[in-house]
Amino acid sequence: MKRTKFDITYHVDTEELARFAKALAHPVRVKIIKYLSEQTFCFTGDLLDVIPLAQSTVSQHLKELKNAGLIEGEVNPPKIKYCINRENWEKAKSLFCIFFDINLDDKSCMI
Amino acid sequence: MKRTKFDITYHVDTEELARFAKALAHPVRVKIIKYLSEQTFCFTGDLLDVIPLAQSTVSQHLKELKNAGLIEGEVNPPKIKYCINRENWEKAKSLFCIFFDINLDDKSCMI
DNA sequence: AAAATCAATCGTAATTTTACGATGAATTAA
DNA sequence: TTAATTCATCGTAAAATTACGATTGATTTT
Repeated sequence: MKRTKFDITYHVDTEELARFAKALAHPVRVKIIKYLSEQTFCFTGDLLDVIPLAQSTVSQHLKELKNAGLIEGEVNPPKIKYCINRENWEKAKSLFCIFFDINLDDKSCMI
Repeated sequence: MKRTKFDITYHVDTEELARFAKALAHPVRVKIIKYLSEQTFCFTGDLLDVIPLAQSTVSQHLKELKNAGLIEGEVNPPKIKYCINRENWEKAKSLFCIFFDINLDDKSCMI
């Protein structure tokens, strides 16, 4: 961003969806989330086995996912146990569903 | 990005989802898509009435959405008519649904 | 033919992102 | 206590993003 004459305001949902999208705007971060969906949790070291980037770089990506609220880390000395933040995950899912015009309620119609 | 020792490869879906997410990683672009969903089509001028940014800036955002394949522009001299690229839209929807573990088939169960 | 309109592109500048190695803090193991 | 580990953070550099005004090219209107 740069010198904007005045601040632009968007709808909360628009801004929030963009924030979630931004968090997912890098393949490494998508991969981390996918990994977490499969493993339910993991330590940074597990990711380093799977992602050929420096530890500091992966840590940076984790930070972004954490800042976006998509994951959370629990201290499990000396490691840190990461997992998906379910509450915000549902929030993101909901926003994307509305955006893509998907009616989640239809699922309640399952036999 | 910067000096990476070697190229990293990701799954096609991972890369594609990240690309779509990146296109939606800015509130203005989310707003444009939302606008297009409601109006089915629009001209750049319509967007300028709604978005308080320079014409060149909006044009840049449109270009990004076009490059990601989410929208398409049809020349309608002297204007350009924009609309959502349905094919890629469905592709994006599908990728996000898989990512969020949403089973679209459940919709076929509607009464 | 000249003027007006529309939208893309260019050039530029500030900011943000991405990546690395090095360092540091906290905890565990020897 | 010392050494090893785990992960965050710092400092840095290259690249990408975001925004603007100005210009250009295409078309339409006068």
